[in-house]
Amino acid sequence: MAGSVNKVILVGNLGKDPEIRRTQDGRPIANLSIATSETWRDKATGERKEKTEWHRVVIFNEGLCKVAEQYLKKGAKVYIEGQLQTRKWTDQSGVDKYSTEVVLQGFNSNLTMLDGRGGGGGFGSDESGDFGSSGPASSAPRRAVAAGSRNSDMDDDIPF
Amino acid sequence: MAGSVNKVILVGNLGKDPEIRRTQDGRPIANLSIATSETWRDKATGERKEKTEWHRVVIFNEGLCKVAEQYLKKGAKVYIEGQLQTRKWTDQSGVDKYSTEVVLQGFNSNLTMLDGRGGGGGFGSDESGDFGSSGPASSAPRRAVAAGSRNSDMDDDIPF
Amino acid sequence: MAGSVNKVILVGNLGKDPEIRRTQDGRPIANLSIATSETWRDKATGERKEKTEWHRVVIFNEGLCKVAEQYLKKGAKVYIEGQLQTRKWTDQSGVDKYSTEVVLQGFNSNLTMLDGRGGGGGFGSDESGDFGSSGPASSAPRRAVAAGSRNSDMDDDIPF
Amino acid sequence: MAGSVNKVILVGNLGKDPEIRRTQDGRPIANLSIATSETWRDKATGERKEKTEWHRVVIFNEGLCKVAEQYLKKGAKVYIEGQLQTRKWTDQSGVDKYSTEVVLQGFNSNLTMLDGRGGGGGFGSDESGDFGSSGPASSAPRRAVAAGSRNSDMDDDIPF
DNA sequence: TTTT
DNA sequence: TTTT
Repeated sequence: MAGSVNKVILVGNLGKDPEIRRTQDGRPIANLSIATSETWRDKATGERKEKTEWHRVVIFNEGLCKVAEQYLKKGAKVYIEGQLQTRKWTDQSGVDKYSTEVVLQGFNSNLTMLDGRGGGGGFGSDESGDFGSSGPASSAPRRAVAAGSRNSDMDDDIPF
Repeated sequence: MAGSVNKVILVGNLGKDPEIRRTQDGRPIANLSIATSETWRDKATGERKEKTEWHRVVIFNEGLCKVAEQYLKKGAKVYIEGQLQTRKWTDQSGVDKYSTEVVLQGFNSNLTMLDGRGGGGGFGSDESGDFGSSGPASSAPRRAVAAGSRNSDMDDDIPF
Repeated sequence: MAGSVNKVILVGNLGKDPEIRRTQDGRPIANLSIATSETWRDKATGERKEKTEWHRVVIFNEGLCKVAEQYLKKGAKVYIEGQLQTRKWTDQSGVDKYSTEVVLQGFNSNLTMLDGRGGGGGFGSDESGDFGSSGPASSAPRRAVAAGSRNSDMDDDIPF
Repeated sequence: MAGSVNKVILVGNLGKDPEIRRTQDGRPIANLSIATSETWRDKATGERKEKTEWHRVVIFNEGLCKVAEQYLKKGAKVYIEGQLQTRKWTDQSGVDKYSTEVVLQGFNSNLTMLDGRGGGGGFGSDESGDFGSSGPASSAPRRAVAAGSRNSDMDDDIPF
């Protein structure tokens, strides 16, 4: 189809440690359970309510899998950008099941740690293999963007 | 949970006309089936591939329901902004089922028609009841944002 | 114009405390300076580089202004959703100047605190006046979404 | 800084044909002027108002430059995803100027044509050089995503 | 300078 | 079920 967009943006916390599996040909796949929640005050009763939504996130990107494996833990807060995908499967009793997941794969995916701990950075989808080998294993990787070359006269002082 | 975000952005086409239902107390609910797709060339075989993803969109916002009912048709291209929600239900045979939907409800929802046809505009989530009464039924509504008051010295000829 | 979208999403830190001004008719306006940055490793030299981008954020929404005033401090990490606006003004010497800002106003704006401190929550653009009066001044407000009514059989256990 | 996000999403129309320049080392840079607008009804007077915002978009990504050059024309409707960047420069009379632009560069950039004309597709930021050579110059390119390998049991007839 |  |  011409001109479509399929994008999910989540900021939430991991409900448990990432689960890393491998395909038969050795590529890693990471599964995350991410919670988002909203609270509101019930207009009628005035009582505070909260609703938590759980999102199944699947990472196919190899670089982002490494990040997940090495730096993410239960409770970590992350920014996630991926795509919606619904997958059909059949359970043991032959019943069709559907699972909708947020998939990080290819370009336009993003995984950014929002906790201070570990000096966490951001990881774009083009960084497979960029970290891990590029420094001490214990230091958190940083976003590696092919940045522009026109910032020579930019400085970091707040200009307003 | 403090500080979470749950956002879905879709640009796609309706697979069929919107379906409008009503709750027992008379509030409208619109269901849309929206297709997004991506095409790519298989690196090995060189052949063109396409994968279509179908999204179930549920509109609780009354104003957006009216827009869907009056202006959207099968094939229409729309921009949608909503939230991911997974709903659990039980089928006739007592089996648990889950359905993940993109829900437009409350603030931070958006539905914008991207086809020229009908003079389509954009509709934010605060416009319940704003259109329909504001003009001929046959004219397309427009986005009605509570606009700011500091544009007095703005003119539209920005020099680039 | 039919069918346009103008959206900015930022996750970054405040470079200084929010600045609150008031219009002649008493409405608050909050200005934030938000930094985003990216780091990368220079492909040629291998050295680590960092570039910080500063964003001027202007909040017209009264509720979000209160949040900014009461809960945000220099260094706070926030999620911001607003619109791009370029404003023209004339300096003392009569020279035309342009300032591009991220404006939070009306629907589809969002300000969410991402620091744990204060029990920070999320604040949508429809919450003007919703907090402050709704509880102890010292407790952090929470997102107040007009939530749906179909979650009766949802529970908070991770369902996968 | 750990964990920041800088994202702009626009849907709008080109005010004029793209302008393509080249750097000294031959890399293309495309400049687009994109209009977004919103219309609303003035609450006091009841009259219809419209405000147009113009966005300067700069494309450094070589593949997206080609798309802009070959397929985009004045009036075309596009979906754009990029980053906010403010650039400082000095005019002829030595006055400091700032220009804020939406930059498409590196991963997490996107340019998708939303007009039917030309068979327009979507182009992610990892497609430099992917099209043009892959077919007749007159045929519109398609999105080329490094797609996953787990769709074997996916079929397209999701039941809703 | 677009679009409706 | 859409769209190209």
